[in-house]
Amino acid sequence: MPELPEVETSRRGIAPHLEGKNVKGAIIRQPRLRWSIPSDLNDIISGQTLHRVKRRAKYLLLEMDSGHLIMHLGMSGSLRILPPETTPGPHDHFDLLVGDCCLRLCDPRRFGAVLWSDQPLDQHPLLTQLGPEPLGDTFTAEYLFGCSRGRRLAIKSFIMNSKMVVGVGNIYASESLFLAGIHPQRAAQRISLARYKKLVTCIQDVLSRAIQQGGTTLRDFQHEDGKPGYFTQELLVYGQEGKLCTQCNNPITQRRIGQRSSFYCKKCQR
DNA sequence: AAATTCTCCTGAAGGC
DNA sequence: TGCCTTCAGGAGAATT
Repeated sequence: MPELPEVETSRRGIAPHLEGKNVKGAIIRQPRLRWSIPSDLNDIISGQTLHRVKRRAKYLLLEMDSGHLIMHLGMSGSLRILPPETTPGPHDHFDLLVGDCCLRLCDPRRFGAVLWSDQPLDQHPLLTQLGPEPLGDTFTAEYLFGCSRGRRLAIKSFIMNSKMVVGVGNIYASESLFLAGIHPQRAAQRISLARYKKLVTCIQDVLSRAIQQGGTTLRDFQHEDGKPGYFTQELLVYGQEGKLCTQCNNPITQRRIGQRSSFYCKKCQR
């Protein structure tokens, strides 16, 4: 389930293979992802130079001469760098041919996206509503505390809302709240500024460490070279129901919050 | 305005 | 062995 660390890991992995290279074309095997891949994409991008591989939230942005290719990994997407002649598997829906290599998108559940934008990115409807980057300067406790006034929803749902802060998905939301000692069901407006300071630090800490470990591999995620991420072994609560809390030895609880399965320690998190 | 529910999709896992 | 049901989830859209 790609969250910010997995997308950033993918970005860092693919960028050296793509930046400054000539775009040879695109192969669409299955256009029906979350939105349809534009059928004229090959004509648009062939011959352009791919200048830079950027990231905003969980979107990968491949900057070319006349616009950007926007890619999203959904929940089961992964990218590989392969020789162009490599035989595609059943879920290899899209190839971008760049220089001498092939950027291949595999996405079994097809919640991902491949789109083209020739407008300035800050005007793109998918990007305009996004909150601050969690590892950027504008993501502060004061900001989050301010947003939370009058909001009664669970803090876990609150920090997973991309209008508040981007890139915090189901795994890292549970992990951050555990590290901060905050119960995931607690109403966002009933958390003090001091506790938001702790939370912001914990979100940044867990995301940074996950990037260092190359992300979390649970099922589908893999690096551009096919290797897994190693943060999986550092997960303290996510998927750990029944196991003992590393802080107090009480069993980890699992329950659904806002349609998402959530993991926490009843004793450590209030 | 805020909060909740629905929707897309496939594979894994559990029940009988 | 096999068929059925349930669950997993990113996030925009629709609904309450």
